[in-house]
Amino acid sequence: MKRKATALDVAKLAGVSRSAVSLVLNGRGDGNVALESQQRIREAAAALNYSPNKIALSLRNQQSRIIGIVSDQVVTSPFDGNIIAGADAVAREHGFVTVVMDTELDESRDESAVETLLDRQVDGLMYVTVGLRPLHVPANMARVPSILANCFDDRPEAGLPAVIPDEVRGGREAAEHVMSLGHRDIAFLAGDSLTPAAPRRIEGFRDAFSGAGMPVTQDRVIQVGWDIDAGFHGAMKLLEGVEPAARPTAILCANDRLAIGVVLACYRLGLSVPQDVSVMGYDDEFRIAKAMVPALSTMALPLREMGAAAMASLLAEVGSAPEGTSDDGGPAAAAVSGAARETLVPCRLVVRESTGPVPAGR
Amino acid sequence: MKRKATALDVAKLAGVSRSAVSLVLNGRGDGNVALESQQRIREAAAALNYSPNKIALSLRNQQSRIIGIVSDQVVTSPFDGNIIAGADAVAREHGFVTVVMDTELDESRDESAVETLLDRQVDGLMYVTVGLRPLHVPANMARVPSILANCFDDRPEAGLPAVIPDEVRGGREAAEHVMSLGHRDIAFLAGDSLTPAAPRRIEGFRDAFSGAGMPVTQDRVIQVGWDIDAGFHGAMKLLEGVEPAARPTAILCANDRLAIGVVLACYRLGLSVPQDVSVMGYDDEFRIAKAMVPALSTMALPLREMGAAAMASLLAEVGSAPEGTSDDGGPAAAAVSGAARETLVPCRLVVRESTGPVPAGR
DNA sequence: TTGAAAGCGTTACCAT
DNA sequence: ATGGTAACGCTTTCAA
Repeated sequence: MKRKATALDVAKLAGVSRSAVSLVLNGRGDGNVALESQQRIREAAAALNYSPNKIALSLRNQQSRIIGIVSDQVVTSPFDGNIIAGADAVAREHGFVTVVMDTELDESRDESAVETLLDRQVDGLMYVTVGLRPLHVPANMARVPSILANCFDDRPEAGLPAVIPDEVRGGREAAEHVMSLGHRDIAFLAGDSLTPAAPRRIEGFRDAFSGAGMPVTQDRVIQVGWDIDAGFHGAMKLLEGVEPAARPTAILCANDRLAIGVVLACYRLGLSVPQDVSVMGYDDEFRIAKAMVPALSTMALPLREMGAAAMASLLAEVGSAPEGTSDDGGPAAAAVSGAARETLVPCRLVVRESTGPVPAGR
Repeated sequence: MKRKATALDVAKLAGVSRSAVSLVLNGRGDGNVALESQQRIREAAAALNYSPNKIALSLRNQQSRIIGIVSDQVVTSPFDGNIIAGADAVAREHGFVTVVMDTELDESRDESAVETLLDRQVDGLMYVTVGLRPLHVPANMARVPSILANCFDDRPEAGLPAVIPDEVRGGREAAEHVMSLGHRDIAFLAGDSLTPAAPRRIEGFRDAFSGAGMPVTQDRVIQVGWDIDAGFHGAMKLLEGVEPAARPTAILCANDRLAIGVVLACYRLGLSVPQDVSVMGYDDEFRIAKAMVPALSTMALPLREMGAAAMASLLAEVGSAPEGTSDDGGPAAAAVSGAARETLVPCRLVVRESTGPVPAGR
């Protein structure tokens, strides 16, 4: 296979001009080019395995049908990759391709990543983060239609639309789930406040209590961090050496890794899950939550949906939906708050085996 | 900020011709352009915030200083993202940028992903996979310098260079680590044979036994899968209801998730780790191995190094190292087997708290 | 030392 | 209906 055929090659082979080739191959042949020529052109193109040079196209048309995705660390960290998967799927449906650049959490690379993408004439830009977080959007992002997924810019002037999970609702529904199983003494192991996710989930947790007309047990909410060991030690503090009647009967965790630590602690103390204490995760992490022993009840983050909703909305702004299906504006359940242009996507309760009825007598 | 400045804008502002601008800005000004003009050109460029249009450059030069990375699922899965991080770091050092496309494990998208990248004039291509695996390289990859990271093509005709971890050595050194702690009855929970990683690690495990002049205890090697529950049930089979003297004193796992399951089982059975049984993982998974309770001894996969070595080697083939540091051929420890052009990168033993001396009397 | 012109591969306009 | 030509932004060669 040698150098690729150009439109000129096709034109020569078909015995016509370059313009004719262009017209025909772009569907604007009828009424402009003789039917017989059209036929010859198509044959020639097929014979030469011709496809237009995308670089030349971009230069000419000032657009590329490429959406650039810049991520803080979703490529290189284990988390949230499905946002990109969801975004990519929608882009492909509409005849766009996505191209990803990861800054590995180095904000000084933000601008240059965006610049590189812009240099390549991307038609739109999406910024994706691991974990919900506030962000200072790179200034040059404003040069093309752009959107934020799993992050938001709280400076009023930088009003980029954002698609984020409904964390407070997630926290509330998690609490409501164990409440519906009869639990009243519920603890919440809540990550830290470095990400807004934890405070929002705590807020939902509190909402559930007020909603149930129950007092919010202040000291049952502890912020310990996000990893297995944090969950372990947090649970130990809650359970070790305390008499059964004073133990929380359910422990909600701000992610699945904490839940692993909690289960570890329970087993170490000879406690059964969920017979003695119910444990709930958050995130529904791939091959973690489902594979745990016992399989973790959890609040699934709507990663794919977020990516898909963000891309659908971005593409609508980019305009031109020539190749894809009609876009009717994303998931029906999503709510948009007018001013800030934030789309909240609901989390999904997943009930497995780590939560059960409250122990008798509690 | 309106439309970007072009070379013509700079030329006009400096009162010279486009060619002069090009010459000066590409360092070929001396001896061709009057010093005074050079100065004016540089000032004009700075004033207009000029940078050459990359698309036009690519079209003109038939190259882009972009390396395309196609991944089977490293973006969208939680694993092995550091291969890309390592590759990207090296590329950036040399003035290249990387652009990633993930096929989400859909092999029918391989060709078109490569095609898209090729259309964009990438100067080189890297195929990266999650977990060591054989692969049928997309045919069109051969059109530019290419390399495989964490995968290999075993068809003799498709001789692309590959950078992979030295799994058999990893398996051997893992076994040797616990042997050095006095363990003799060692079990190996070994994933499955869907990936060549497990068989190779098993081979290394066996090598360690022959090396120590010990009989290979056949029934101590069990292939159970890769997830927490598999580790849990595997360990249960090994430990539950068997008298202490008949228990393996160390359990090696083919990944860290299995090790979590094993520890879970130990705790459930009232066994301590590492006092009663030593447990070892594999992979050194980010925020898993280190965060476990106890922190997992493990065999770290050299992900970053693999990505870096692969990129260094690819860039050497692409040629032209104008902007970066000199490349001296990757990690010193890597071994290249001439014919197949496979580079084996050694894993790294990480000793933490889950392995300890063999219990007294065993 | 400088500038004009060709060419990279397209598409779109405008005479023919 | 057709094909020539300009334009996208750049680099490079060649003549002045």
